[in-house]
Amino acid sequence: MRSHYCGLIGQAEVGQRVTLCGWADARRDHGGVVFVDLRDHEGIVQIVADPDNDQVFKVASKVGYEDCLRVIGTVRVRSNINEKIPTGHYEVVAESIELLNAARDLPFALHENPNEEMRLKYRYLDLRRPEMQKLMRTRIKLVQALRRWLDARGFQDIETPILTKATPEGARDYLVPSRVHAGQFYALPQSPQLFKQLLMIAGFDRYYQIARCFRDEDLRADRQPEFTQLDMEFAFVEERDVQDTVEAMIREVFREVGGIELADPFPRMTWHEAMRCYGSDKPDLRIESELVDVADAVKHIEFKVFSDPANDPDGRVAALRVPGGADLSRKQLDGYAAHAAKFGAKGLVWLKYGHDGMITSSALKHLSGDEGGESVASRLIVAAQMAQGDLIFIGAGKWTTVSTFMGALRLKVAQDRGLVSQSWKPLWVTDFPMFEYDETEQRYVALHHPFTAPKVDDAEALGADPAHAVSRGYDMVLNGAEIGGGSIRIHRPEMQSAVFRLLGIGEAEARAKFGFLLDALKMGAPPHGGIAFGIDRLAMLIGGTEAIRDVIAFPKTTSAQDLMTDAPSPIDARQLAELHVQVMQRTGPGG
RNA sequence: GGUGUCGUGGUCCAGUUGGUAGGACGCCGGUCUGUCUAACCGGAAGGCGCGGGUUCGAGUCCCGCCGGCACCGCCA
Repeated sequence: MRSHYCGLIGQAEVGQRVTLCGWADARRDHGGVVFVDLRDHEGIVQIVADPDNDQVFKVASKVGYEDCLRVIGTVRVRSNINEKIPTGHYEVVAESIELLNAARDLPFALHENPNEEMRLKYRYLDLRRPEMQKLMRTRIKLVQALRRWLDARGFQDIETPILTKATPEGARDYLVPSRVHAGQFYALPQSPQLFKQLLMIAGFDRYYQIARCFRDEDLRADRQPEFTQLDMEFAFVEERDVQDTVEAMIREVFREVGGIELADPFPRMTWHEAMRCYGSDKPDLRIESELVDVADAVKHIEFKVFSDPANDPDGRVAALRVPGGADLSRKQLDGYAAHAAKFGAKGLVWLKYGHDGMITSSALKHLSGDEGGESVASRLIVAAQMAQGDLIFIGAGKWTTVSTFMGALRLKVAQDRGLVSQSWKPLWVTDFPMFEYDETEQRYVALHHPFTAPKVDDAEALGADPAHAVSRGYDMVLNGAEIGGGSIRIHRPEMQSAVFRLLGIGEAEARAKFGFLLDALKMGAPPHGGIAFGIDRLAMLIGGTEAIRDVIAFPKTTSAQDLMTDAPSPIDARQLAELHVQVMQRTGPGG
């Protein structure tokens, strides 16, 4: 049906008769001569219809945007070159133009920049756009490169069930009712976590899978209800075995797919260090600034907002320096306070060190008091290493809260003031806390997941001080995004039971939900560990886009709907009955 | 669950202190042998997401709902 691709016409084809298929990207009709830009997935080439050929000329004059065409013609060098396209030196003189299928009543033209709603509803048109073709191809290349790397090293690609068992911990499950077992449900996997551990126990040694995962939680710019992980697991390994291997993989794949050079080796930092310096467990190291502890400067002042946390072992008083920030307006400062508030700040103090040496602050009267001949404000200026013209934000309160909102502020300020460098900054974050206390549930929850091994080997020691237990988990972070996370797993049944107990999962529940794992751990389970990478996020980073939707062919909206197919949708009564499912009446307006 | 923001011809947007809708692109018709999302001339096309309310009068103000997007909660 065709001999060449439009976008690949070049010197080699000059003088040749070619047959091209594609879509009409544009028509330029001069009355006497007609140009049609024919586009396929490789690019665009110009078709010329001369009036000498009556048949061709007639068809060409009527070509519309996005008509699907087959063109036969001869390639020649153009008299006036178009530098904007790779094929700009050549054109195809048509001897036949066949309208394979007309395009009518398009909801939008491809170059029109329609809004997201339109793009999602007519995704097949949106995907025709070269930008989308390019992003999707980046993703394809990424997956190919990863597979090639893994296959060459003996990793074994094994599929795991999509219809599986609901888990009590973690995200909300997507459920699938069982027809055969009335009232019972499968769950779609949040990740193949337990299966890959069982594969290690089964002796497969090194496993990987490009696995679809499902989590029924609210969406974000970088989160979809179904997403793809490169899931990996290794037997007989410790942290560095896993980390060094996948670090080399990521470095090579980024070079190959994106032409991106990543540091060798990646810098490493503990979770605590990351929180202290950057207020985040996934610090963006493209931004130079760090949080500075200034508790020492305010320990003895009367201003309790500062002095109380400064003297509390679980408290923190931290400053963020904004170079040249003295020019920030009152309105901008209020904006930053509001931003910090979203992340839990009860208030945000600012202090300006003017170009003229004048100190102004939102809490000046509390900070101007002398102590040993030196004002608190000047001590803050020294502590935060301020220069004239700088500003600092100061946050005070609980250590984790302060770190978090000051970290959020650091990102926001850097983005607003153009302080995010054009660079690639990977790192490992290690030594995560094992547990986190959930106030609403009044119990500990696993920070990573319940199968992550603690650093201590002894279950009793773990139980003695769970709040300070450190895990053998690790995250790979790139430019402020968590691209991969994993851990060394628990491989001894006593430890696994102890962790379940600490999480408030009783003996009976552990048996019912994870009995198969506990049994397997008793049958010679090898030490093992692994990691999973977010394929979508990797594709976003390499592709240079902010929205996960841009790297998924058919994504869902923030309310988890598919605007093209209109899923989810009601199910008829017969189908429901077969599944033993009854739909509850919606309450409230519109119900 | 919450906050913010947007919703106006097919598409993207503008619509001042409330006075009865406007532009660009596209579309339709016409002119034109070298353009680059050709150019030029002419034309058609919406009652402003939906439902209430205030008002003599509502894209413009108020209330509720729906939808897109971003964020908080949530995402082991």
